[in-house]
Amino acid sequence: MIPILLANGMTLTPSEMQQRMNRFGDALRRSGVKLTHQRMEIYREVARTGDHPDAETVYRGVRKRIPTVSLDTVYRTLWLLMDLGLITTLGSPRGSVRFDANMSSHCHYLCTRCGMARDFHSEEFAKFKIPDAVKALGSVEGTHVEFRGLCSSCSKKKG
Amino acid sequence: MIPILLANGMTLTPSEMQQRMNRFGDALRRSGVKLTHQRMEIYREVARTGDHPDAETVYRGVRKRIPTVSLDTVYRTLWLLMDLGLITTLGSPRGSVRFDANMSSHCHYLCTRCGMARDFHSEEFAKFKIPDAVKALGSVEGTHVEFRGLCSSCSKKKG
DNA sequence: TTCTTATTTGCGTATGATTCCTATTTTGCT
DNA sequence: AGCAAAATAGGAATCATACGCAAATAAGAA
Repeated sequence: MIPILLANGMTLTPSEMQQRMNRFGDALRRSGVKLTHQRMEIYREVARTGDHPDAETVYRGVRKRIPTVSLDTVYRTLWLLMDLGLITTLGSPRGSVRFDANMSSHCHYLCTRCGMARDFHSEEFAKFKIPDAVKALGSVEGTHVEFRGLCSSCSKKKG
Repeated sequence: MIPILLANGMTLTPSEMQQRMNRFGDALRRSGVKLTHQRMEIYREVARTGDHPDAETVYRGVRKRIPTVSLDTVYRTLWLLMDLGLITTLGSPRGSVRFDANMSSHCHYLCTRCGMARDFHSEEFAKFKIPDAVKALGSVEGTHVEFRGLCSSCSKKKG
């Protein structure tokens, strides 16, 4: 069992990679979408690194193995994988940047459907200390805690 | 003292609004940039609501008072206000969406200059319970904790 | 107050990210 | 192998954001 040293310093064993690929296959089969060569390589490309690539980077990686793959397919597949719960996004998905004049310590709730946002204060969170592991990486200028889900109004609409 | 009921249910008293405007004036003066009509109205527009508008929304709001304001000025001003520490962004600022295949509970460190990202695990955050106030807003499908700052490599480059 | 000059602004245009359209190709089933 | 539904490639469209420069303006000096 040879551990693979990732760019970000975490190690991913071949068996963990294998597990991810199995989870991928299961999830696609379970949801009834087709298991294409492209989808497999796109997932593999995200799953094998720990450095959180953007769509363009995934595209470049996948092109080495499937030279004719299109950027559009990469995007469509990434959102599909997200819907299936196989990957997440770093920071908020899609849409434009949003601004906040409240500079006191607080958290956000964000509806993934309508974009509704709410501030709230959490004592528990306010007390959190920044882990030393983080300080070793660089300075910390801000901490952002975000809960994502479907707001009750959107839940109703979907029924 | 008449409290203003914000769209998001939080109340902002006129005196709190006054305080924000004072902080705004002080920050601009201290940093030596000019206090223009546009900058004032743009900040006021973000400061007076709790619903985290995007640039376009701020633009529409400001246009009611300064019909000739340009969207470009809104963008330039918002980033300026951010540099001055008067506002933050919800989710990650600028750039493209980035993807993550690690679905186990973890946090992120993100360098605001080069975009370098690192995962790390925090026991403390793993134990974090979702506040009831949040559950009242809707379902929670994911929790995202992100620390932003300058990584040590970028800090060196700036000297 | 008026003058002066470095900043800012507004506009039109450019870029980067993401999505749409649709003819063609593939997958999963028989 | 053959079929129908789903998925793909590729180019064009759209959306968010940034750039360049001439005209306008804030802030300090006179």
